[in-house]
This record gives sequence, structure tokens and C-alpha cells, in this order.
Amino acid sequence: MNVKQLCNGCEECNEKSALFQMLSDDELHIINEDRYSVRFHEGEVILKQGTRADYLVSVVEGFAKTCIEGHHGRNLILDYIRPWRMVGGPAAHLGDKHRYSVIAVQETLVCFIDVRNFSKVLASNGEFAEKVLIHCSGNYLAALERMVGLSQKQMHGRIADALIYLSKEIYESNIIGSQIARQDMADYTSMSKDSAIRILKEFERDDIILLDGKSIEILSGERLHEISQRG
Amino acid sequence: MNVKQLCNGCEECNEKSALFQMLSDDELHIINEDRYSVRFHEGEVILKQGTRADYLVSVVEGFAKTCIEGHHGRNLILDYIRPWRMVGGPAAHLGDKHRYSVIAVQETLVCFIDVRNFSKVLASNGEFAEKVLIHCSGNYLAALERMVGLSQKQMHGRIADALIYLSKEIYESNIIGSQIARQDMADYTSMSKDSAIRILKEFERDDIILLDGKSIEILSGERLHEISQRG
DNA sequence: CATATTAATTGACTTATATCAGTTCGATTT
DNA sequence: AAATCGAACTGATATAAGTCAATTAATATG
Repeated sequence: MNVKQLCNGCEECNEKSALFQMLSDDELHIINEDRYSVRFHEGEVILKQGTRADYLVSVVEGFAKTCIEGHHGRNLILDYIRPWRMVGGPAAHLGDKHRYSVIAVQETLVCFIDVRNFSKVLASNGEFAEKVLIHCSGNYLAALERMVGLSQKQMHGRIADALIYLSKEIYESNIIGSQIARQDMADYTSMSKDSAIRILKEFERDDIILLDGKSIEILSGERLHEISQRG
Repeated sequence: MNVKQLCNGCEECNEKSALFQMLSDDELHIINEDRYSVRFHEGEVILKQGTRADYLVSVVEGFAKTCIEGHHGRNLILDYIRPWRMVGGPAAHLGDKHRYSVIAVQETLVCFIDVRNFSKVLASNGEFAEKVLIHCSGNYLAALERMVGLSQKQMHGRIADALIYLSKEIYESNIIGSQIARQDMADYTSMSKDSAIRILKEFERDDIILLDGKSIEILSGERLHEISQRG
């Protein structure tokens, strides 16, 4: 399978992906070696929890989510992934199995990067490694914050957090698109689907949001923040 | 305050702390510059959530805990820290405020390392940076696992997890010492103190553990694992 | 040693959230 | 358009977990 058939070549990736901008041509060459891209359809598994983490994945185009298969058959959605974000790194750096799955929410194009090549560059370029470390630190701190929210806030606060996250960070709009099903809202906030629906409907009655099919329009970000704060 | 008065000097630290073993004398010299140590008493705050993360902290002697001030006045204990572990890194690498506090559980000696010095070595030594990255990745994945447990397991499973963690990783013994109060068990498992007590008493009735004042002896690690698995 | 103080414990009660059993809605297929 | 299917929704009920108030045990203080 030829990469060129699927994307505009690694040059574009390297340009858009903030992390790669600081690398020399030689270093980019190392990382791009054995690199290949695959197009995934909606619902398809890009990385499966439990498989060997031999590759990092860079999302080039589309929309994906990372999620963990938890207990009692429940899933926890960790993040939604937009282009130019990398996933799978932590387990790959550890030489471990993937601890979460990555699933295409819609048609998504990704590049697989051999972790051995990535490590070569890490070891030889401390500034690059520091950048990656800063990235990892950010993920870690965000996970801690999320851990507190999930375990201490009650349903209203958690739904408010989810709406703020999706609106600000993922859709960059006060309208959250129809890719997010009610079950996804539940899996992101760690509650039952029925409860998620109930809270959303309640927010709608209170004119905080507007539900239109699966898509959600935020009418009052301010009140959402209040609810988020109150927990 | 002279470091030598408080510890046996940086040489010992550098020898015992796995991370530092790979550094050259020059690099160690950079890291040890401006390094200073302080002895903290039980209950004293070593790092306070919200303060500027200018220093990394290496625990040299004693016993500490990291915890987050959460919602409704509740705390979440993230980790217990034994000697030769570093804390405060993530926020420091990001040039951010500390997102958690570090508190001495008993008399504890720590070294403060200027993050600017640490960064110098990171940038100049890719292999060291990669080691630190691997460490950070491990913390991140552990946090994800914990997030799932806290948000999806019910009280029995969470208490079982806490007991296994404290026994295996912190006390390295089937007896968990009296430093861990019931409130700490609650703060580690994200439940009310009363509930934590109830579950512990129940485990005692079922001959899974033995309570002796504040200390807890694990009688059947096997059954704890079953309970942890069941969630 | 007596007292004061804090932590542990317990039972009764309340509240948050999940579960279940439907019904309705919307999209897709026939 | 009718039929079908899955997702969204809703009310009733069950369960998990928190809160409160009181008691006991353990520890610190004068």
C-alpha cells in the first residue's frame, strides 16, 4: 500500500504536527521509515487494547476516540482525537501492551510510526524528548484532574464537564455534532445511558442546552460552568 | 542550611536513585547545583497544590503522600511515596502550578531540585530524557487504570484495590502500618470515611483482614484479588 | 492519673444513581 | 408507505453510598 495514495506524503504531516517541526531532515527520515497510513471507517478499531504497542499512531484526518474496556462490560471514553494528535505513545514507550483502544468515530486516516524509530530519535535528540515529555506530563495532569472529577462530582457536574470539553476542545463550537451518541456521553462521564439522558433533558428544560436529534447546542456556557464548579 | 548536615550528600542520592545512575559527573553536577534538602515533620506540607512548580522533589528518607484537593472539601490521595521517588515533575516540566500537594506522612527528608537545571540535562541527554519519559508514561497509564477503578468499581472493589496497593507496593508486607488512618483509606478510594470503615469491618468479619488499631493485616490476598476483579 | 480531644465505630435515615420495562422517535429497508 | 430496527426517552423501582447522630476507643494533655 503506497502512502502517497492515501495522503499527501509525510512532508505535510511533519509540517502540521507541532512535535515534528523541531526535527532535522535526517531525524524525520528515521521516523518516516516504515511509516504507513491506513484509512479506517466509522466504528472500526484503529488500536485494540491489549495488543502489543509496537506503533505510535498519528491521526491525520477524521475523528477518533480513545477508550478503555472497564468493569461490568462498561467502557470509559478517555478522549476524542482530532487530526495532528498522536496516540498510543505511553504504552509504546514502555514496551507494553496498549491499555486503551482507539476507535474511529468517523472515516479517519492515520499513520503508524514504528516505535523503534521514534525511540532512536528520542535518544539522540534531548530537546525533542523533552518536548514529548512535556506532552506526556500534560496528559498525566489532565488525567488526574479528570480522575478527581469522575470520582467526586455528581452527575450534573460530570455532564457539564463533558459538554464543556466537547464544545471547547473538540468541536470548537457551541454545537456538539451528532457523532456523539447518548451512550458516548454516558461512557465519557461514567454513568448509565439512562442517567445521561435524564440530565441532558433536565438541562434542556432549564434552557441551558438545546437537543436536536443527537446534536447538542449549548445555550449558556456560563451556567454550565457554574454547574461544573458546583460539582 | 548545609546539605551535609541533613543527609549524606548528593553522592548517595545519585547512587540510589535509578534515574540518576545514567548521568555523567558533569550532568550530576548541573542537577545538584542549587539543590538543597529539608526535613519535614508528620503532617507538614512539602509541596502545596497551586504553588509555582519551580522545583522537583526527591524523597530521600521517610514517607509521604501526594493528594489533590477536590470538590466539596474532599481530598483524593494519589500515591504514597517511599524514598528514591521523585514528585512534582509533571507540573514542573510544563512550567505550571503544582496540581497536587505532597504531604509528609511521617518525618521525611526531601531534596529540592531546580527544574531549570533538570531541564538543561534533559535537553542535552536524550537517553536520560527518554528514561524520564518512560517514567512519566508509566505514571500516566497507572492513572488511567486508577481512573477506571475509581469510577467503575464499587466500594468493596476499591477498598480491595487500596489494600493490595498499600500491601504490595508501599509496605511490601501483608501488614499495613498504622500511618494509614481510616480517613486516608477513604481519601484513597474516594468514598466517605464511614463507608470505608464499614467495608473494612465487613472484610474483618469475613476473615479477609485483621484490624488491630489503625494497622491492617491481610489474611487472604487471594480473596482480596477476587473482590478486586469482581469490581 | 484525670481529663480533653481526636479517631473509630455503628445504626438509622436520606439521597444519588442504576436498573428495568416499557414507549416513542427516526432512520433505514422492503 | 409499511415494516423494521436501534436509539432516545420516561416512570417506577431497587440498590449503593452518603449523611447524621450517637457511642466507644484511643491518644494526648495538664
